[in-house]
Amino acid sequence: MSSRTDYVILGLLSIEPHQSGYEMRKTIQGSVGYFWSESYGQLYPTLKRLTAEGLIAPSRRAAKGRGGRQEYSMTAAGHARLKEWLALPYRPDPPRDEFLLKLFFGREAGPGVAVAHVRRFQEDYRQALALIEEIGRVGTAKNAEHPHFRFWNLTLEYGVARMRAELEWSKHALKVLEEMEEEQGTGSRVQGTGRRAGKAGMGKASGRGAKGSKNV
Amino acid sequence: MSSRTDYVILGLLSIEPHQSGYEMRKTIQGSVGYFWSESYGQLYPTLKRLTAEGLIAPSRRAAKGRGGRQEYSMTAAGHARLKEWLALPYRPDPPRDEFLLKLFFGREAGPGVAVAHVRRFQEDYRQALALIEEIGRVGTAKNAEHPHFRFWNLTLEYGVARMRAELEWSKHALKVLEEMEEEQGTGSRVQGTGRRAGKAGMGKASGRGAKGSKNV
DNA sequence: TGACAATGTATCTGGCAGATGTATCTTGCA
DNA sequence: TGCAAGATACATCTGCCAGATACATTGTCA
Repeated sequence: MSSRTDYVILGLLSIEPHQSGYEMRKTIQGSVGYFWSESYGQLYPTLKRLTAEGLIAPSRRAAKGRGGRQEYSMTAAGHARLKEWLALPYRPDPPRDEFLLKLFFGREAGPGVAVAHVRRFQEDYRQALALIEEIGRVGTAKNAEHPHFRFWNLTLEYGVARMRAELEWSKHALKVLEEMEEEQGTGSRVQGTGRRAGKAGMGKASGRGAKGSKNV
Repeated sequence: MSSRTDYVILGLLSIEPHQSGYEMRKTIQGSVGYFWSESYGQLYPTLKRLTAEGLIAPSRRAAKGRGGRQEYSMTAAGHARLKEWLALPYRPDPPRDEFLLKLFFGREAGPGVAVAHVRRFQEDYRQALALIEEIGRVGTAKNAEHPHFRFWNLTLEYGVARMRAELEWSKHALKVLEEMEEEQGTGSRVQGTGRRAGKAGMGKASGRGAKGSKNV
């Protein structure tokens, strides 16, 4: 069973051949990165393995003189493999949301702390939303005719729709928490510290079928 | 730097003391499981380590005769640690959404395949939404007076809000994809197979700050 | 009472995230 | 033009975690 890293690589090469590992990293950052984070540590070993398996092959685009950089393209086998995987049902990944976890146990630290988290959440998502909307505008202008465009755009719209909902919710949450704060005097603040510059995005996943509904 | 597994354990014990590892697993499934999936393989070693660190301690509730089952409660140190962590800024986890990945590369397999994925997505989320709303009703009836209730309810509302938005989006996506299908004759279908019974949920995360907006 | 199933409890292992390490290119200034 | 300092391109290494698996205990039916 191949890892999903394999398919990210194949997918990227299906859109644009002759890419080096490094270029793929960059491409990922600028596109799928918003819903798929790849492990770069996994990237280079995987390129080697895929080559060994005959799914991709070293290739060279009009020699640009760049030093020891290896570029790859997809083979016919690779293309077949990608299509096969695309047609398989997707596998939901386990959810992991530290923000909600802290909110869930929030009572232990008091509403003041929760308020600070929600504010941070709100700020991050506002920025992320603005960014993704901008990417949407630029991308549409540049790629509207690209054969992949409508698929790309769909994932983008997903991100926008979801972030908008999350922002709406955060306003409500803030109201609730601020009321609680008033009710019981002021709680402590979040111990502020570097908030790794403007980051936020999306990424959905799925939970597990719960039998017991003990504890909410 | 302790793993977040530590804090899930501390958090659960802060709500309900005298739990065994097994009970925690069950509790997780029925509550935080919707946005936080724990590694059960990590659970038991962590219980031992936390005991060694003096953050939790073996405890026994009115002997229920159950065989070799160890129960734990939190120590004062553990409680302090939990509060400290709660006040720290949350760390967004990297996004990983295979559904969106398949949609992004969807062009390779044709709109028919994508349509099937979106339909599955829609079904799963409808179920998940119904389930979580039900849990909300039951939980509210049972716990409305519980001191943690309002925090729990907020995370629940988050889930509901987000799933609703995702369902809305999926209707739009379906329309777009079905149009594409008509335009260019029928694409192939998803290779159906067991869809691990009614599962779905939420889980948000964040992307990374992208400089290059190459692609899309 | 014994056999088999279901459930409770714990450990083991391969794959991955992110930190770190090294080469190569660019720029500013003498 | 030469070269030092930093930026950027590129690759690897390590500790942690998800999920599979193993083992124990309790339930149940003949």
